Amino acid sequence: MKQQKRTKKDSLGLMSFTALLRSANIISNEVHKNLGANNLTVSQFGILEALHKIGPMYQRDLAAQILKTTGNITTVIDNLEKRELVQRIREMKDRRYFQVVLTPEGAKLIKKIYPTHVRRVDQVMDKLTKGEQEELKQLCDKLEQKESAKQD
Amino acid sequence: MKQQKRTKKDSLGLMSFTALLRSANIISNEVHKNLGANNLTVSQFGILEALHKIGPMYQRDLAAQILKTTGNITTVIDNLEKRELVQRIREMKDRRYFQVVLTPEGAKLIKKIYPTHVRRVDQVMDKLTKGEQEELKQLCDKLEQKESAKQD
DNA sequence: ATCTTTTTGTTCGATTTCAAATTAATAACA
DNA sequence: TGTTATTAATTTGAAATCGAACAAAAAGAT
Repeated sequence: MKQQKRTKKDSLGLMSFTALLRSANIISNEVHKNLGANNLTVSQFGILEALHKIGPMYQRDLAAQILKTTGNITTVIDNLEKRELVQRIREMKDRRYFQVVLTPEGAKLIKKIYPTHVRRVDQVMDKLTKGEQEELKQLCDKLEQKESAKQD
Repeated sequence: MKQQKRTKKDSLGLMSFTALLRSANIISNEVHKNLGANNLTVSQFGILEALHKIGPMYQRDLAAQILKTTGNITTVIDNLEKRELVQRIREMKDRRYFQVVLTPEGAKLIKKIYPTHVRRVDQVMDKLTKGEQEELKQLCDKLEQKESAKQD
């Protein structure tokens, strides 16, 4: 009963698109699967990472950083604040903004787990050679350009 | 007040990892952003796409296909079944399995929207040349191998 | 100054999602 | 046969997530 479909071959675009999404999904799961040990979600970790590497940020910028909606950032920050890993500080100049900063505990946590995270990432990416990693990065960066920015 | 951090430079692994996840996220949003017009979620679309291209499948295999848990598949199929786009058919040989099949309406819907989807994907991926798309696919495929398959 | 628009963050309702526990069916095997 | 283990799907409870509507603050226009 296995009906042989007239397999219209997938376009190269579709195949590369699918491969991109699949690998990103798989790699992300591999890297993040042990975040639960510290009771962190991927988004929460992303926030801590951004604050760790960039410093205090507005919620708006955090949303752009981890590619989520501002509505989502609100709840993620809420939960991090409940655990006292970050703190909101109202901006005086423009009172619409909150600066989000790491608390000492938050800083301590991310400092503790970040090196392991980086090691895991390197380990996973080492399935590719350095040259291939460089190539992959170039291609992904190029894919990010706005649609209108295409020239041919 | 922008405090200059002693920027320990990111490893190539981390940079390529970040680029991969970012671009996958952005590209996925670009491609899927108009699914709402047909009241479909990304997962629902993924199910319809798989059934369209591969034919009837067990829930277990659908989960593997769209990289979600079987628990999640249950609710996604529930919702598709409510709209009568798919149907569960109990497998006779082994009654633990359900075959999920497209209903005529489901088949009609996916046939209608799939060409547009493919066109969008090709359009988005055309930010890369054919050669680059091929290269990207190769690299992503290579990344998917199980960790144990590494030799060093 | 007052009205309008834009921007930031919050809230709300609905859905997705997961992990863990559970149920049902089958397989393995003594 | 009966017991145990495995597997497929469901349920449950919690959290993430989105889009849309909303409030507060600031900026701009006249």
